[in-house]
Amino acid sequence: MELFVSQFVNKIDKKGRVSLPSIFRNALPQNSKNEIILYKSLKHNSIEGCSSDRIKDIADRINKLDIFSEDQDDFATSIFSEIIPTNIDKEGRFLLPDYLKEHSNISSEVTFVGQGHYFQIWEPKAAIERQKKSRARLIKKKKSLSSIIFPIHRSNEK
Amino acid sequence: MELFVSQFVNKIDKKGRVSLPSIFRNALPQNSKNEIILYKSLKHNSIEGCSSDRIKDIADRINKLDIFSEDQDDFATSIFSEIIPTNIDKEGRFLLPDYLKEHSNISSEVTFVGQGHYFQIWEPKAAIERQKKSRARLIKKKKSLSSIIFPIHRSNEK
DNA sequence: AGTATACCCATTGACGCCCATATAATCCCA
DNA sequence: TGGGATTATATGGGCGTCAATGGGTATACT
Repeated sequence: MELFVSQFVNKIDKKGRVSLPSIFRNALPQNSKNEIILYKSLKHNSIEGCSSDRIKDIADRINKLDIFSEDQDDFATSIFSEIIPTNIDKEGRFLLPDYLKEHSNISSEVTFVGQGHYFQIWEPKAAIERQKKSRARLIKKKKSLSSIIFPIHRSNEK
Repeated sequence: MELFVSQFVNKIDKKGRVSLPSIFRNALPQNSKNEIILYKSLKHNSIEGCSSDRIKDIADRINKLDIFSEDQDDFATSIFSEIIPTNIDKEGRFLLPDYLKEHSNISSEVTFVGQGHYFQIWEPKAAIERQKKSRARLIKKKKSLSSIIFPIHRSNEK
């Protein structure tokens, strides 16, 4: 599957390295399997990551905003100036920069959280908290959810 | 159109493997017969499962939402991080992750319950309880539901 | 030189793949 | 139509491979 899904808890070693989960590595595009982009989440005390292809895609979308608008400026600043391209070594590990760890209160372990076209990196306890809230919100929203899950009944199954 | 129907009780072995019932395997689409998606039920202490095709459809719809919208973030978290892609081996078995077993109070046996386009995995006693209640509710509402129930018929229920 | 990062090798445990067996279902032919 | 033979399904277990992790050493940068 070409999406980032599911969750995994991995350890950070003495050198600051952490393994990107195997199925996340496989979700990266062929041409850039040894590089990911990291940046601070705009909404949470977590780190977000994705392939460089995705950044290009976001760049295109921002470009389509009015070039004189505040939004365009804000997005461009907060996203492009703060992203960190990071190499993945042969064992599938990468270095987590200190200032990103501080931003997310990460010390010795992290939880990788699949988000489809991107993923998040959380301090494990914070990840559980966030997960609980999000599940509760989902149950409340069930109605709008079902329009996503069961839109119109599909006929293309045999 | 292949559906998940009927129910089956199977054992979990020492390695945590359990056989997906044969007719459930046959209900999977040709191109993804060796993978299923598992996730916690939103309504019960049970696990639900489906084909990866079904998840791909849902993913497409989520990804069409505005990339910066709240909904996109909510759905991405609630769905992509909670689903577990699982491989089916040549004997038709898959691994049931520990935390899903805990969620459903499953220990050594499970009951597979066909639900049409998806299926559920229950702790056997809980499955029986649920079925009783569900049937009782149906009988109460029989009149209003009869037009929906009528066209469905199962041939080999025990 | 000293610090940081990449590369290489080793270890451990989990998982996938393969083979074996028992029970159940189906078939086939006298 | 009965009963043995064949096949399918559920289940058990061995073993090789791979993922996650730890650590040593070379290389690079300042």
